Amino acid sequence: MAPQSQEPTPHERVRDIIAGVPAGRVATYGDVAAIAGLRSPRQVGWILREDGSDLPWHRILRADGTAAPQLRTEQLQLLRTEGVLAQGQKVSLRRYRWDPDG
DNA sequence: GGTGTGACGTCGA
DNA sequence: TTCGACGCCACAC
Repeated sequence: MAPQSQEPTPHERVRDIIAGVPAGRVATYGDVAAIAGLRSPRQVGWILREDGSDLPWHRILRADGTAAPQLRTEQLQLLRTEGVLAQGQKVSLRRYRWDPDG
């Protein structure tokens, strides 16, 4: 048996994880998916698209530091206000990547 | 019920 | 380094 009522759904975990990313830091879809227990990072994108309006979605980037074309402009603009500067259309994950362990 | 789509990741050339 | 193709899972129609 699996008493799901004792555990948050992956959907809620994703929201909680993203909400826990501090300003000035960024995370990747793959990281969020792994922490949330999801098997596919696409689910993170899907959740954000449907229910991410009240989350710091701009702190979530692809594995290479880029964002989706239709969001890239606003994404980088919001990050810039938090002190995250991008080189062209790519953010230096090595510099801004959020480490949940530290 | 099956099909198409998507805010992704990884591998090979 | 860049590009294309495939895999992956949940949701809308």
